[in-house]
Amino acid sequence: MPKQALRKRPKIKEDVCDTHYIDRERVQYVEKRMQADGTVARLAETFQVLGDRTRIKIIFALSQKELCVCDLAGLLGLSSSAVSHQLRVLRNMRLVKYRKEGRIAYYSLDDAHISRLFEEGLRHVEEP
Amino acid sequence: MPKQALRKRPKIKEDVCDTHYIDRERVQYVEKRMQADGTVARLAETFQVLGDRTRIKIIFALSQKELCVCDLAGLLGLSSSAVSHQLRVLRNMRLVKYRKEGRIAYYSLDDAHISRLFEEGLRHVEEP
DNA sequence: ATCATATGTGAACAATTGTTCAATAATAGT
DNA sequence: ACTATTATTGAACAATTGTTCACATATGAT
Repeated sequence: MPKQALRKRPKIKEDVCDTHYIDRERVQYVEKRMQADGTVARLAETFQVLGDRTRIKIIFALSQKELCVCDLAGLLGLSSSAVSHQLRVLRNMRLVKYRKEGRIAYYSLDDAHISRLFEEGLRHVEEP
Repeated sequence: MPKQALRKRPKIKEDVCDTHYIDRERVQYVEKRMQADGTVARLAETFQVLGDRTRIKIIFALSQKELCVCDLAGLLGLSSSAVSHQLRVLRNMRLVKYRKEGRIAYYSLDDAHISRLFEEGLRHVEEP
C-alpha cells in the first residue's frame, strides 16, 4: 500500500465530476466535518496493523493470557524472530505492551480499548 | 502483504522455542480458545480494508451523509475510477451498500456496526 | 439513434508488505 | 570466562497493494 502522503497528488484531469457536483451542498456539509489528515492517517495505520492474520492471532492470544515471545512462537508455529518483528509493529501502534522478567518479555494488550475494538470487529465478521 | 494461506509454512527449523515452552499449560489454554482460521482470516481482511486513508475518508464521509461516486470523488480530490475501485473493495467486505437512482449510485454504510467499529478506532488514536 | 453523463472494470506500474536468514544483545547458569 | 537461552534487529526477497489509464457499460436527454 503506497504511503499517500509521499505520492504526487493525481493531477486532477478533466475526467469526471471535478467541476460538476451532483449535490454540492451535501459535499460541503461533509467536507466541514471531515477528520483532520493526521487523525485519518493514524486511524488507517492502526487498522492496517490489525489487518494481518498473524497479528490478529497474537492480539487474540494476548486477550486471553499474558504470553512471552517464545510461547507465542510455539503457539503460532512461527520463529521467535517473526513474532518479535510483529510485536514491534504492534508496540509501535500502542496495541500491546510488555514487561521484562529476567530474559523473558511478557506481552499483553495495551489497554481495554483494544479488546473492545477487536470484539466489535469479531461481531461484524460473525454476522450472517 | 503476502496472503499467508498461500505461502509455504516456515519449515520450523531448530531456531528457538519449537520444543521447549516456557509455560506449556498457558499455551494450551490459549490454543483451545483460539478462533477458527476462517474467522481470523475474515477479521484480518476486514481490518486490512479499513487500513487505507482513502477508504477511511470514504467511510467517514458516508457516516455523515449518503453520497454518490461522483460527489465522493469531488470531496476526496480523486477520479471517479479510483473511488469506484475502493467502493468495490468496501462492498466486498460488506462495509458499504448502495442504491441506484437512475444513473446515480448512492452509497452508505452497510449497518450501524461499522460506525461503532470506526468510532472505537477513532477513540483509540485520539487517546493521549 | 446519438450524445453526454455516471459508474464499473482490467491491465500495468511503482511502492509497500511480511517472512526468512544471519547476526547481535542481554541475561542466567555452570 | 564460557555456554545456553530469550529476544531483537537489519537486509533481502517475493508477494501484494492502490492508483492510473483506457475502455466498457448503463441510463437519460435531445
